[in-house]
Amino acid sequence: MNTTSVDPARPRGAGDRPAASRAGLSRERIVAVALEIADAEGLDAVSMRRVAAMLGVGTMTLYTHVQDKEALLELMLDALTSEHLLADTGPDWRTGLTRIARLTRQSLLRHPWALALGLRPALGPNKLRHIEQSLAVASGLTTDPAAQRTIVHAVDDLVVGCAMRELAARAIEADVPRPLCGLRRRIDAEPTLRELLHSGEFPHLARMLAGDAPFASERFEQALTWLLDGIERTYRPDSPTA
Amino acid sequence: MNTTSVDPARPRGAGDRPAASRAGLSRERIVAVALEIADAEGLDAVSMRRVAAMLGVGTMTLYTHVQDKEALLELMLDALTSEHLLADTGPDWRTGLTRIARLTRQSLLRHPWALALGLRPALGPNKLRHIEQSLAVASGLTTDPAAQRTIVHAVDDLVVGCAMRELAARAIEADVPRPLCGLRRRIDAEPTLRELLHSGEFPHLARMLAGDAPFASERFEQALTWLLDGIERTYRPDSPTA
DNA sequence: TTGGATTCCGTACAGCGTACGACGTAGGGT
DNA sequence: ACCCTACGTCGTACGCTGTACGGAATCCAA
Repeated sequence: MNTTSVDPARPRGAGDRPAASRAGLSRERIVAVALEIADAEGLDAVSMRRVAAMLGVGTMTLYTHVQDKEALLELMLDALTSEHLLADTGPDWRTGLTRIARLTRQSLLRHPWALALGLRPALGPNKLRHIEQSLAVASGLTTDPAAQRTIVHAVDDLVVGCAMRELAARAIEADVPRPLCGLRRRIDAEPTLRELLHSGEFPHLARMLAGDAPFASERFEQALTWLLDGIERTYRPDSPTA
Repeated sequence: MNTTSVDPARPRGAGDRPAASRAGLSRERIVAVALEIADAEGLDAVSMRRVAAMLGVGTMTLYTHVQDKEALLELMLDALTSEHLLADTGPDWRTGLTRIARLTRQSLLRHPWALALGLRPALGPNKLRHIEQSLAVASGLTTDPAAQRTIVHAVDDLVVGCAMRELAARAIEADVPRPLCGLRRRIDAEPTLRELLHSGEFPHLARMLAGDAPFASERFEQALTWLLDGIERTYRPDSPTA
């Protein structure tokens, strides 16, 4: 045996102080805890001190395993992206793209912090796998790699845009129980806006707010259908649906 | 004279010292300076201290005109949204939606900070005007307000998603001079990813990276065309293009 | 056993948003 | 002409952030 295994019941390594958690501090455990915090309390709650404390470890220890906070955030994003991977993409390209889009949307809605730090490239193994899977599905429609890319990115972009609006709406507690009454509620709450709305400058908006609104998920499905219809018309001009 | 102006060479006071700027401090001037900083140096450079200093004013003075930093950010967003308003939406719905989409995209690309703080609702007068204008254009296609909303949001969402990807790519200096070689460059730079790519697990991705990629703007135009085609097929089933 | 590399982490610093309270001045009532 | 209230201004201070630095503890190979 070695010196470390000599002492009994040891959960940890270097010294052995803090909590119960140590054992092997690794990049994975750090990312896992960060994800936990982000999911539970939002992105702002994820601080290096907080993550370290939750691991029973000194703050600066994290920097042995992760270069930056920025690096940690990118690792979190790639970990999330693993959720975007589908076990079965179905029989054809349209089914496949639809499933991927739905799955991605669900994932983004479940983890709002992902889009909050959305501008960064965040290129990791899982992102690569996600792109590969999408391209594979699109290859059922065209063999041109550039066209595959255009298709895949278009779908992805729509998903991201929809999810973003939905999360913004959710931030003002819309969509429950009446779809997107949040917009109306927000306008009613702010006297300036309410006045503006009733100024007669906004006839279409007023009419829209007067009626019920479609749920966000319905709007998403409709938009996705439209986009896929357009794609289909380009690559399958004589298809029955197109 | 007043007591404060008595002593010479004074850098400040309640009275009127600091730089050249005071005169009338107003919400508008604060927002204008914040926009200037954000455009020039990015969102992180926008701090209350910085804005105040640039106005020759004490930091806390800003809080007389703006409730929060959050409120300031929302005011910035609405100010930006004024750029999304079109003077002439053109003769028909398709032209109108296309112009609005292009204009919005250009604006978002010019001011990357906007999407960086994208999750917040940011409902201001200009946002209202933007929605109204889009709805008005869509009313040339259908009189159903709910359908107008679905259409308008779908287009907007696509624009936002595209802009986001484009800005992320720009962050790793892609798209110049070869389109999206940034992805390839990024993968080449990171040994882990390069190894992964050549592992044979990513045939489609590898093939895609081998060829040239379409420019982001081409992908945007294509995706927009697809989406509009799909919309047209729903509401103008017997149109010549559909 | 020893020596070097690796891991851990206490301290310190600069920057952030903003609560609090003091201060100078302007305008209106007397 | 007086005061007095209200308001715009902003210095100071607090708690938070990310992280540079350097020392201590530990591990592994020789």
